Amino acid sequence: MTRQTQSDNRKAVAQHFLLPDAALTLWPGWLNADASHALQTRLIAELAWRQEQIRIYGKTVKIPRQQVWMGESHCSYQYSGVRFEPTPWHPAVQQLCQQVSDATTSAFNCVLLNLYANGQDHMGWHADDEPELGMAPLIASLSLGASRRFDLRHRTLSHRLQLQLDNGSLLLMAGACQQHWQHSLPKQRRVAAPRLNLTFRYITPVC
DNA sequence: CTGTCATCACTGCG
DNA sequence: TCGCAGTGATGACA
Repeated sequence: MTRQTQSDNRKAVAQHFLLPDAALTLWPGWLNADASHALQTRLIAELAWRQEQIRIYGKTVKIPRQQVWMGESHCSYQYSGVRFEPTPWHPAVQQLCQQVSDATTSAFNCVLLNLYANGQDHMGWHADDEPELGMAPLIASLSLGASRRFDLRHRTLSHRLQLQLDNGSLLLMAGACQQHWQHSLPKQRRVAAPRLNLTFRYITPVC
């Protein structure tokens, strides 16, 4: 795996989706299959995965996936009323962050890693619209492992889009995507293998 | 301080 | 197997 190889792949297979209020770019083979699987195995083994608990409709439940929040120390992250401080960079993830930044010519300084152990794990409709991400955040989503569906819907228009996020694919969400669109990772009971997703973000350091 | 608004995942259908 | 409706306490914000 070299950066030149990644660059070649990126130019060869980029798919662009120009939507109302959003621009998506998908590189299905941004990382090759072997590198993706090796990275997934290593990160599953070496990171301190947590299944967070949140309160919803009066009940405390575990979220249906495992997470690690990682990045620069000023990047705190809030989810359903709970604030999380980032763990320091894992070397492999920090290197990946640099490669994603190079490939997209954009700065990223933190990443939410979500581990979906099988098709029962999922994430409901939401947008990455936390105020600390800014007005039109650029979010880069790298998928490792099992292919999963990724659904998008416009908040007010009746537009919907369904993507397949395969092993090694990189999805860039730009423009006002987080403001006007929601996305979800639906349950797929027939999926048996794990999927690891890394969503790189940029949080402006506060003075 | 007070009211309004968005939010999350699970259960029970059809 | 899939997707939808219905379920509320909490925090953000004006």
